[in-house]
Amino acid sequence: MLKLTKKADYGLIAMRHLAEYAAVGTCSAKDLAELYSLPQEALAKILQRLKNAHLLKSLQGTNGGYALARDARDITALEVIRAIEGPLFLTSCSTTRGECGQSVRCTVREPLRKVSRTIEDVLGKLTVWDLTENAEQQDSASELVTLR
Amino acid sequence: MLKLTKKADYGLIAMRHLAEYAAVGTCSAKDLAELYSLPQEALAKILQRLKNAHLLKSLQGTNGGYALARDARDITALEVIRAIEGPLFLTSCSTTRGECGQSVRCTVREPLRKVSRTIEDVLGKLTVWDLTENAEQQDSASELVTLR
DNA sequence: TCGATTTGCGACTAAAAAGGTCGCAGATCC
DNA sequence: GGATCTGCGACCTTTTTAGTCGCAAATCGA
Repeated sequence: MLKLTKKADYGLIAMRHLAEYAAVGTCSAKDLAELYSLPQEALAKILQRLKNAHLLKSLQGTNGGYALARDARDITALEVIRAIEGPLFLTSCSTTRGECGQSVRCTVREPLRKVSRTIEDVLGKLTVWDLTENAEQQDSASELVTLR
Repeated sequence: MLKLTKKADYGLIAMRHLAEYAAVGTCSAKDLAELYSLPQEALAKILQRLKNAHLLKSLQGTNGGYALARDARDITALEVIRAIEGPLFLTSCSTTRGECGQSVRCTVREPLRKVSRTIEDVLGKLTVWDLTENAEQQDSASELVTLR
């Protein structure tokens, strides 16, 4: 029901943490899982997806772990969510190829596409840095968004 | 993954149809199901929820059916979706009572609430009438939305 | 008044998605 | 060499979504 999955939540929490402690160095999946009481194996898989999407870089071996691949202000929530959940559509009839497998005449898909685009705009403007404590005071996320 | 359910899709399709043919009179669940090749029983349940949410009015008996309870320009997509899917949250950890059942420290819920509110704003400004063909030419949905 | 039609509910089943676990190979550091 | 980690893939469980069935009650029309 128009919700992010827990995986996406976990991913965002992890990204936020890595952004906040970027200076410290890498952080292992185990550490992150313990810090936020998340299931370790599940989190590990998410971190790997983020790594494959080039949002994180990894270091194997003892004291290894993950770190942001780029500056936190340069990674958007949309990128994180897409890396974990795949492309997002508002209408459930939409498939990857833009077809409407659902009903022959899905009359609402087009009008809702504008809404979908707005959501992407908003998520695309929200950076991982905006999620950190530093950003919370400043209302950096309050920008005008045009619904095209 | 940030998708509307099929039920919501069905509901919006039905509402759109009823808006377009409001002058004709009521329309039965069976008619709607046949028109758009939707499962009749499933659609019937959705229409009943919309009726209980006072978005539709119903007429029993032969030639009975459903019709919009108010003007199409006065019913928003948000109302329709909420009637069918219940309240919507962006983060999956959010519950009805605003608690975070998920992890003790869900650090991203707050920042994402702004995004959630924006989505509600957009959906709250999109009316059922905007979904109809009449509205499609005019770019009535292109308004400025502020992310508070 | 009878029968066809249609809403109004609830219980139930099936399918799909999400969430989570386990095991093991390969890197790396100490 | 052993302790840590990442890196994958297979697998299972739970939850959500979708869809079906059955029957009662209301209404209309012939």
